Amino acid sequence: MTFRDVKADLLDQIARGALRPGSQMPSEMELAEKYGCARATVNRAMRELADDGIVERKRKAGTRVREAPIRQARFSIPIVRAEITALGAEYRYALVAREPQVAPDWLRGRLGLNPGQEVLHLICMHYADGLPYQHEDRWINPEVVPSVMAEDFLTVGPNEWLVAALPFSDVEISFSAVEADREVAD
Amino acid sequence: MTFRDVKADLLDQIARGALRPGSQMPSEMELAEKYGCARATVNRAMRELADDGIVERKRKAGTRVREAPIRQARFSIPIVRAEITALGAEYRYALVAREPQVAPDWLRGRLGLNPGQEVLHLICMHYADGLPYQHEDRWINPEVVPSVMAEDFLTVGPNEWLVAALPFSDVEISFSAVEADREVAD
DNA sequence: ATCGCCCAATTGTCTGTGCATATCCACCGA
DNA sequence: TCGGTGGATATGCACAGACAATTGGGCGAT
Repeated sequence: MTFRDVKADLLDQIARGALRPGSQMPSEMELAEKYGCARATVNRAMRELADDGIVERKRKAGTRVREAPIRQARFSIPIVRAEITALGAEYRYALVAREPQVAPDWLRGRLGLNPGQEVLHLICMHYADGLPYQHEDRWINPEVVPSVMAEDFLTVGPNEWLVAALPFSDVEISFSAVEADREVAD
Repeated sequence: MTFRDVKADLLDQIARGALRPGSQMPSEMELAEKYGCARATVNRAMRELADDGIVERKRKAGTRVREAPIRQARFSIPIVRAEITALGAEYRYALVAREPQVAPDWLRGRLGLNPGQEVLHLICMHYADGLPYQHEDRWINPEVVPSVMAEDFLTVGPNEWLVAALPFSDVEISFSAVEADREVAD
Protein backbone atom coordinates (compact mmCIF):
# COMPACT_ATOMS: atom_id res chain seq x y z
CA MET A 1 0.00 0.00 0.00
CA THR A 2 1.78 3.13 -1.18
CA PHE A 3 0.71 6.63 -0.30
CA ARG A 4 -0.47 7.00 -3.88
CA ASP A 5 -2.86 4.11 -3.44
CA VAL A 6 -4.22 5.62 -0.26
CA LYS A 7 -4.58 9.02 -1.88
CA ALA A 8 -6.30 7.53 -4.92
CA ASP A 9 -8.71 5.52 -2.79
CA LEU A 10 -9.64 8.52 -0.68
CA LEU A 11 -10.04 10.60 -3.81
CA ASP A 12 -12.36 7.96 -5.24
CA GLN A 13 -14.45 7.89 -2.11
CA ILE A 14 -14.79 11.65 -2.30
CA ALA A 15 -15.63 11.60 -5.99
CA ARG A 16 -18.13 8.76 -5.55
CA GLY A 17 -19.82 10.49 -2.66
CA ALA A 18 -18.89 7.98 0.01
CA LEU A 19 -17.08 10.85 1.71
CA ARG A 20 -19.24 13.90 1.34
CA PRO A 21 -18.11 17.53 1.35
CA GLY A 22 -18.05 18.89 4.85
CA SER A 23 -17.94 15.45 6.40
CA GLN A 24 -15.30 14.35 8.83
CA MET A 25 -12.77 11.80 7.60
CA PRO A 26 -11.38 9.05 9.80
CA SER A 27 -8.24 9.86 11.72
CA GLU A 28 -4.82 8.95 10.38
CA MET A 29 -4.50 6.08 12.80
CA GLU A 30 -7.83 4.57 11.83
CA LEU A 31 -6.98 4.83 8.14
CA ALA A 32 -3.52 3.39 8.72
CA GLU A 33 -5.13 0.39 10.38
CA LYS A 34 -7.73 0.06 7.65
CA TYR A 35 -5.19 0.19 4.84
CA GLY A 36 -2.63 -1.81 6.74
CA CYS A 37 0.13 0.73 6.41
CA ALA A 38 2.07 3.13 8.59
CA ARG A 39 0.54 6.38 9.79
CA ALA A 40 3.26 8.27 7.94
CA THR A 41 1.94 6.85 4.68
CA VAL A 42 -1.59 7.97 5.40
CA ASN A 43 -0.20 11.30 6.53
CA ARG A 44 1.55 11.85 3.22
CA ALA A 45 -1.59 10.96 1.27
CA MET A 46 -3.77 13.28 3.35
CA ARG A 47 -1.21 16.06 3.24
CA GLU A 48 -1.16 15.94 -0.54
CA LEU A 49 -4.94 15.99 -0.62
CA ALA A 50 -4.75 19.10 1.54
CA ASP A 51 -2.11 20.64 -0.74
CA ASP A 52 -4.38 19.95 -3.70
CA GLY A 53 -7.17 21.76 -1.90
CA ILE A 54 -9.37 18.68 -1.62
CA VAL A 55 -9.50 18.48 2.15
CA GLU A 56 -8.83 20.70 5.14
CA ARG A 57 -6.84 19.55 8.11
CA LYS A 58 -6.65 20.90 11.63
CA ARG A 59 -4.94 19.52 14.67
CA LYS A 60 -7.29 17.86 17.04
CA ALA A 61 -10.21 18.75 14.79
CA GLY A 62 -9.20 16.17 12.19
CA THR A 63 -9.64 16.21 8.44
CA ARG A 64 -12.73 17.34 6.56
CA VAL A 65 -13.65 17.17 2.91
CA ARG A 66 -13.68 20.68 1.59
CA GLU A 67 -16.88 22.19 0.33
CA ALA A 68 -15.81 22.81 -3.23
CA PRO A 69 -18.83 22.20 -5.36
CA ILE A 70 -17.73 22.22 -8.95
CA ARG A 71 -19.52 25.12 -10.51
CA GLN A 72 -19.05 26.77 -13.79
CA ALA A 73 -16.14 29.14 -13.94
CA ARG A 74 -17.85 32.37 -14.84
CA PHE A 75 -14.94 34.01 -16.45
CA SER A 76 -14.53 36.05 -19.55
CA ILE A 77 -13.29 33.44 -21.94
CA PRO A 78 -12.33 34.73 -25.35
CA ILE A 79 -10.30 37.76 -24.45
CA VAL A 80 -6.94 36.99 -26.00
CA ARG A 81 -7.80 37.85 -29.55
CA ALA A 82 -9.64 40.96 -28.43
CA GLU A 83 -6.75 41.99 -26.24
CA ILE A 84 -4.30 41.73 -29.07
CA THR A 85 -6.40 43.35 -31.74
CA ALA A 86 -7.27 46.12 -29.32
CA LEU A 87 -3.57 46.93 -29.20
CA GLY A 88 -3.58 47.30 -32.94
CA ALA A 89 -1.51 44.18 -33.45
CA GLU A 90 -2.09 41.25 -35.74
CA TYR A 91 -3.34 38.13 -33.99
CA ARG A 92 -2.05 34.68 -34.85
CA TYR A 93 -2.78 31.34 -33.22
CA ALA A 94 -0.81 28.09 -33.26
CA LEU A 95 -1.31 24.67 -31.71
CA VAL A 96 1.77 23.31 -29.98
CA ALA A 97 0.53 20.03 -28.58
CA ARG A 98 -2.70 18.08 -28.43
CA GLU A 99 -2.62 14.94 -26.34
CA PRO A 100 -5.39 12.93 -24.72
CA GLN A 101 -4.14 11.54 -21.41
CA VAL A 102 -5.32 10.34 -18.04
CA ALA A 103 -5.95 13.16 -15.63
CA PRO A 104 -3.27 13.75 -12.97
CA ASP A 105 -4.35 13.70 -9.36
CA TRP A 106 -4.64 17.45 -8.79
CA LEU A 107 -6.84 17.77 -11.85
CA ARG A 108 -9.01 14.82 -10.88
CA GLY A 109 -9.66 16.50 -7.59
CA ARG A 110 -10.50 19.83 -9.18
CA LEU A 111 -12.83 18.39 -11.76
CA GLY A 112 -14.22 15.51 -9.73
CA LEU A 113 -13.17 12.94 -12.32
CA ASN A 114 -13.16 9.19 -12.05
CA PRO A 115 -9.78 7.48 -11.82
CA GLY A 116 -8.30 6.75 -15.19
CA GLN A 117 -10.58 9.29 -16.85
CA GLU A 118 -8.99 10.66 -19.98
CA VAL A 119 -8.84 14.37 -20.61
CA LEU A 120 -7.63 16.36 -23.57
CA HIS A 121 -4.48 18.34 -22.89
CA LEU A 122 -3.89 21.27 -25.22
CA ILE A 123 -0.94 23.60 -25.44
CA CYS A 124 -1.34 26.62 -27.67
CA MET A 125 0.40 29.86 -28.48
CA HIS A 126 -1.07 33.25 -29.21
CA TYR A 127 1.01 35.73 -31.12
CA ALA A 128 0.76 39.48 -31.49
CA ASP A 129 2.44 40.81 -34.62
CA GLY A 130 4.41 37.56 -34.83
CA LEU A 131 5.75 37.86 -31.31
CA PRO A 132 4.78 35.30 -28.68
CA TYR A 133 2.13 36.90 -26.55
CA GLN A 134 0.47 34.17 -24.49
CA HIS A 135 1.06 30.51 -23.82
CA GLU A 136 -1.98 28.42 -23.06
CA ASP A 137 -2.06 25.13 -21.20
CA ARG A 138 -5.55 23.75 -21.09
CA TRP A 139 -7.32 20.60 -19.95
CA ILE A 140 -10.74 19.71 -21.26
CA ASN A 141 -13.01 16.99 -19.93
CA PRO A 142 -14.47 15.11 -22.91
CA GLU A 143 -17.25 13.78 -20.71
CA VAL A 144 -18.64 17.29 -20.64
CA VAL A 145 -17.83 18.19 -24.23
CA PRO A 146 -17.73 14.90 -26.13
CA SER A 147 -17.24 16.58 -29.48
CA VAL A 148 -13.95 18.03 -28.29
CA MET A 149 -12.07 14.89 -29.21
CA ALA A 150 -13.04 15.31 -32.85
CA GLU A 151 -11.70 18.84 -33.10
CA ASP A 152 -8.05 19.21 -34.04
CA PHE A 153 -7.61 22.83 -32.87
CA LEU A 154 -5.12 23.44 -35.62
CA THR A 155 -6.53 26.74 -36.76
CA VAL A 156 -8.95 27.85 -34.07
CA GLY A 157 -8.08 28.20 -30.40
CA PRO A 158 -9.96 26.23 -27.75
CA ASN A 159 -11.40 29.37 -26.25
CA GLU A 160 -13.12 30.48 -29.39
CA TRP A 161 -14.09 26.94 -30.30
CA LEU A 162 -15.68 26.41 -26.90
CA VAL A 163 -17.75 29.55 -26.92
CA ALA A 164 -18.82 28.77 -30.46
CA ALA A 165 -19.69 25.14 -29.74
CA LEU A 166 -21.39 25.57 -26.39
CA PRO A 167 -23.92 28.03 -25.07
CA PHE A 168 -22.43 27.61 -21.62
CA SER A 169 -19.70 25.46 -20.23
CA ASP A 170 -18.06 24.43 -17.01
CA VAL A 171 -15.10 22.98 -18.78
CA GLU A 172 -12.42 25.26 -17.55
CA ILE A 173 -12.22 25.07 -13.81
CA SER A 174 -8.98 26.83 -13.22
CA PHE A 175 -6.00 28.15 -15.00
CA SER A 176 -2.80 29.72 -13.96
CA ALA A 177 -0.52 32.06 -15.71
CA VAL A 178 3.12 32.03 -14.88
CA GLU A 179 5.85 33.88 -16.61
CA ALA A 180 7.43 31.72 -19.23
CA ASP A 181 10.51 29.82 -18.15
CA ARG A 182 13.26 29.25 -20.63
CA GLU A 183 11.80 26.05 -22.03
CA VAL A 184 8.45 27.64 -22.71
CA ALA A 185 10.07 30.78 -24.00
CA ASP A 186 11.93 28.75 -26.60
CA MET B 1 16.82 21.56 12.14
CA THR B 2 13.36 21.21 10.65
CA PHE B 3 12.68 20.64 6.97
CA ARG B 4 11.47 24.24 6.81
CA ASP B 5 14.85 25.48 7.95
CA VAL B 6 16.58 23.36 5.35
CA LYS B 7 14.20 24.52 2.65
CA ALA B 8 14.61 28.14 3.65
CA ASP B 9 18.39 27.88 3.68
CA LEU B 10 18.50 26.24 0.27
CA LEU B 11 16.09 28.85 -1.04
CA ASP B 12 18.37 31.57 0.30
CA GLN B 13 21.39 30.07 -1.35
CA ILE B 14 19.53 29.97 -4.63
CA ALA B 15 18.24 33.51 -4.26
CA ARG B 16 21.68 34.82 -3.24
CA GLY B 17 23.38 33.09 -6.12
CA ALA B 18 25.43 30.63 -4.11
CA LEU B 19 23.53 27.91 -5.92
CA ARG B 20 23.19 29.02 -9.49
CA PRO B 21 20.50 27.98 -11.97
CA GLY B 22 21.51 24.85 -13.80
CA SER B 23 24.03 23.90 -11.17
CA GLN B 24 24.05 20.58 -9.41
CA MET B 25 23.06 20.58 -5.75
CA PRO B 26 24.72 18.34 -3.15
CA SER B 27 23.14 14.97 -2.63
CA GLU B 28 20.60 14.38 0.12
CA MET B 29 23.14 12.51 2.22
CA GLU B 30 25.70 15.29 1.98
CA LEU B 31 23.12 17.88 2.95
CA ALA B 32 21.82 15.72 5.78
CA GLU B 33 25.32 15.55 7.17
CA LYS B 34 25.89 19.28 6.67
CA TYR B 35 22.65 20.25 8.41
CA GLY B 36 22.93 17.51 10.99
CA CYS B 37 19.56 15.98 10.29
CA ALA B 38 18.10 12.85 8.77
CA ARG B 39 18.04 12.30 5.07
CA ALA B 40 14.23 12.18 5.18
CA THR B 41 14.22 15.77 6.41
CA VAL B 42 16.41 16.94 3.55
CA ASN B 43 14.25 14.86 1.22
CA ARG B 44 11.11 16.64 2.31
CA ALA B 45 12.73 20.05 1.88
CA MET B 46 14.02 19.19 -1.58
CA ARG B 47 10.74 17.60 -2.61
CA GLU B 48 8.86 20.76 -1.71
CA LEU B 49 11.36 22.83 -3.64
CA ALA B 50 10.67 20.56 -6.59
CA ASP B 51 6.91 20.89 -6.08
CA ASP B 52 7.33 24.65 -6.04
CA GLY B 53 9.15 24.44 -9.34
CA ILE B 54 12.45 25.72 -7.93
CA VAL B 55 14.55 22.64 -8.59
CA GLU B 56 14.39 19.53 -10.74
CA ARG B 57 15.14 16.09 -9.39
CA LYS B 58 16.05 12.86 -11.12
CA ARG B 59 17.13 9.60 -9.63
CA LYS B 60 20.82 9.08 -9.82
CA ALA B 61 21.22 12.33 -11.70
CA GLY B 62 20.62 14.33 -8.53
CA THR B 63 19.01 17.71 -8.03
CA ARG B 64 19.55 20.77 -10.16
CA VAL B 65 18.44 24.35 -9.73
CA ARG B 66 15.92 25.10 -12.41
CA GLU B 67 16.63 27.71 -14.99
CA ALA B 68 13.78 30.03 -14.14
CA PRO B 69 15.05 33.55 -14.36
CA ILE B 70 12.41 35.84 -12.97
CA ARG B 71 11.33 38.04 -15.82
CA GLN B 72 8.52 40.42 -16.11
CA ALA B 73 5.17 38.86 -16.69
CA ARG B 74 4.08 40.48 -19.88
CA PHE B 75 0.41 40.08 -19.45
CA SER B 76 -2.57 42.19 -20.12
CA ILE B 77 -3.13 43.89 -16.82
CA PRO B 78 -6.10 46.20 -16.64
CA ILE B 79 -8.76 44.20 -18.38
CA VAL B 80 -11.39 43.76 -15.72
CA ARG B 81 -12.98 47.16 -15.98
CA ALA B 82 -12.89 47.01 -19.75
CA GLU B 83 -14.40 43.56 -19.73
CA ILE B 84 -17.28 44.64 -17.60
CA THR B 85 -18.01 47.93 -19.28
CA ALA B 86 -17.78 46.19 -22.65
CA LEU B 87 -20.71 44.07 -21.55
CA GLY B 88 -22.68 47.21 -20.90
CA ALA B 89 -22.63 46.68 -17.15
CA GLU B 90 -21.69 49.10 -14.42
CA TYR B 91 -18.29 48.50 -12.89
CA ARG B 92 -17.68 48.75 -9.16
CA TYR B 93 -14.56 47.98 -7.15
CA ALA B 94 -14.13 47.16 -3.47
CA LEU B 95 -11.18 46.36 -1.25
CA VAL B 96 -11.70 43.33 0.97
CA ALA B 97 -8.36 43.03 2.72
CA ARG B 98 -5.02 44.79 2.70
CA GLU B 99 -2.35 43.18 4.81
CA PRO B 100 1.43 43.45 4.73
CA GLN B 101 2.92 40.10 5.65
CA VAL B 102 6.01 37.97 5.21
CA ALA B 103 6.06 36.13 1.93
CA PRO B 104 5.20 32.42 2.09
CA ASP B 105 7.74 29.99 0.67
CA TRP B 106 6.13 29.39 -2.70
CA LEU B 107 5.97 33.13 -3.30
CA ARG B 108 9.53 33.71 -2.19
CA GLY B 109 10.65 31.17 -4.72
CA ARG B 110 8.62 32.73 -7.51
CA LEU B 111 9.72 36.25 -6.80
CA GLY B 112 13.23 35.51 -5.59
CA LEU B 113 12.70 37.28 -2.29
CA ASN B 114 14.88 37.33 0.77
CA PRO B 115 13.64 35.42 3.82
CA GLY B 116 11.38 37.48 6.00
CA GLN B 117 10.75 39.93 3.20
CA GLU B 118 7.40 41.58 3.62
CA VAL B 119 4.94 41.77 0.77
CA LEU B 120 1.62 43.48 0.46
CA HIS B 121 -1.29 41.08 0.20
CA LEU B 122 -4.44 42.51 -1.36
CA ILE B 123 -7.84 40.97 -1.78
CA CYS B 124 -10.30 42.85 -3.93
CA MET B 125 -13.66 42.38 -5.55
CA HIS B 126 -14.85 43.57 -8.90
CA TYR B 127 -18.59 43.89 -9.45
CA ALA B 128 -20.67 44.09 -12.60
CA ASP B 129 -24.02 45.79 -12.08
CA GLY B 130 -23.69 45.11 -8.36
CA LEU B 131 -23.09 41.39 -8.83
CA PRO B 132 -19.76 39.85 -7.85
CA TYR B 133 -17.79 39.38 -11.02
CA GLN B 134 -14.19 38.70 -10.08
CA HIS B 135 -12.25 38.07 -6.91
CA GLU B 136 -8.65 39.19 -6.89
CA ASP B 137 -5.88 37.88 -4.68
CA ARG B 138 -2.68 39.77 -5.27
CA TRP B 139 0.80 39.98 -3.82
CA ILE B 140 3.00 42.99 -4.43
CA ASN B 141 6.67 43.28 -3.66
CA PRO B 142 7.27 46.70 -2.06
CA GLU B 143 10.97 46.45 -2.87
CA VAL B 144 10.01 46.88 -6.49
CA VAL B 145 7.24 49.41 -5.94
CA PRO B 146 8.07 51.18 -2.68
CA SER B 147 5.20 53.59 -2.98
CA VAL B 148 2.74 50.74 -2.87
CA MET B 149 2.74 50.69 0.91
CA ALA B 150 1.41 54.26 1.00
CA GLU B 151 -1.56 53.51 -1.20
CA ASP B 152 -4.71 52.30 0.53
CA PHE B 153 -6.43 50.85 -2.56
CA LEU B 154 -9.79 51.78 -1.13
CA THR B 155 -11.20 53.28 -4.29
CA VAL B 156 -8.87 52.26 -7.08
CA GLY B 157 -7.89 48.68 -7.88
CA PRO B 158 -4.24 47.59 -7.83
CA ASN B 159 -4.26 46.89 -11.54
CA GLU B 160 -5.21 50.38 -12.50
CA TRP B 161 -3.04 51.90 -9.82
CA LEU B 162 -0.03 49.94 -11.02
CA VAL B 163 -0.37 50.84 -14.65
CA ALA B 164 -0.90 54.45 -13.65
CA ALA B 165 2.05 54.54 -11.25
CA LEU B 166 4.58 52.59 -13.30
CA PRO B 167 5.61 52.69 -16.91
CA PHE B 168 6.48 49.00 -16.70
CA SER B 169 6.40 46.51 -13.89
CA ASP B 170 7.43 42.99 -13.05
CA VAL B 171 5.35 43.01 -9.92
CA GLU B 172 2.85 40.40 -10.81
CA ILE B 173 4.62 37.15 -11.47
CA SER B 174 1.73 34.79 -11.45
CA PHE B 175 -1.90 34.58 -10.68
CA SER B 176 -4.42 31.85 -10.65
CA ALA B 177 -8.12 31.92 -11.08
CA VAL B 178 -10.20 29.26 -9.46
CA GLU B 179 -13.92 29.14 -9.26
CA ALA B 180 -15.09 30.63 -6.03
CA ASP B 181 -15.58 28.17 -3.23
CA ARG B 182 -18.33 28.75 -0.76
CA GLU B 183 -16.25 30.92 1.54
CA VAL B 184 -15.18 33.24 -1.22
CA ALA B 185 -18.65 33.27 -2.67
CA ASP B 186 -20.02 34.54 0.61
C1' DA C 1 -24.95 30.99 32.33
C1' DT C 2 -20.31 32.30 31.45
C1' DC C 3 -15.58 32.34 31.82
C1' DG C 4 -11.17 30.08 32.27
C1' DC C 5 -8.28 26.06 32.78
C1' DC C 6 -6.73 21.55 31.70
C1' DC C 7 -6.80 17.22 29.30
C1' DA C 8 -6.81 14.45 25.49
C1' DA C 9 -7.30 13.76 20.60
C1' DT C 10 -5.24 14.70 16.25
C1' DT C 11 -2.10 16.27 13.19
C1' DG C 12 2.94 17.80 12.35
C1' DT C 13 7.43 16.45 12.13
C1' DC C 14 12.06 14.04 12.98
C1' DT C 15 14.88 9.91 13.22
C1' DG C 16 17.11 5.75 11.45
C1' DT C 17 16.67 1.85 8.78
C1' DG C 18 15.72 -0.71 4.86
C1' DC C 19 14.54 -1.62 0.29
C1' DA C 20 12.87 -0.16 -4.54
C1' DT C 21 13.78 2.19 -8.74
C1' DA C 22 15.84 4.72 -12.18
C1' DT C 23 19.89 5.86 -14.63
C1' DC C 24 24.62 7.44 -15.41
C1' DC C 25 28.85 5.63 -16.63
C1' DA C 26 32.48 2.59 -17.11
C1' DC C 27 33.64 -1.62 -19.01
C1' DC C 28 33.63 -5.21 -22.27
C1' DG C 29 32.75 -7.59 -26.51
C1' DA C 30 31.83 -7.52 -31.44
C1' DT D 1 34.16 2.56 -32.91
C1' DC D 2 29.80 1.22 -31.56
C1' DG D 3 26.53 -0.96 -28.70
C1' DG D 4 24.99 -3.71 -24.87
C1' DT D 5 25.44 -4.76 -19.95
C1' DG D 6 26.13 -4.42 -15.09
C1' DG D 7 27.40 -2.00 -11.03
C1' DA D 8 27.32 2.21 -8.39
C1' DT D 9 24.72 5.99 -6.90
C1' DA D 10 20.98 9.27 -5.92
C1' DT D 11 16.40 9.70 -5.23
C1' DG D 12 11.63 7.59 -3.91
C1' DC D 13 9.18 5.46 -0.57
C1' DA D 14 7.76 2.66 3.52
C1' DC D 15 7.84 1.67 8.48
C1' DA D 16 7.98 2.05 13.52
C1' DG D 17 8.64 4.93 17.23
C1' DA D 18 8.81 9.23 19.49
C1' DC D 19 7.82 13.84 20.74
C1' DA D 20 5.86 18.60 19.66
C1' DA D 21 2.10 21.69 18.81
C1' DT D 22 -2.46 22.91 18.39
C1' DT D 23 -7.04 23.03 19.80
C1' DG D 24 -11.81 21.23 20.78
C1' DG D 25 -14.36 20.10 24.46
C1' DG D 26 -15.27 18.99 29.15
C1' DC D 27 -15.30 20.53 33.82
C1' DG D 28 -15.09 23.40 37.61
C1' DA D 29 -15.41 27.98 39.66
C1' DT D 30 -17.63 32.27 39.79
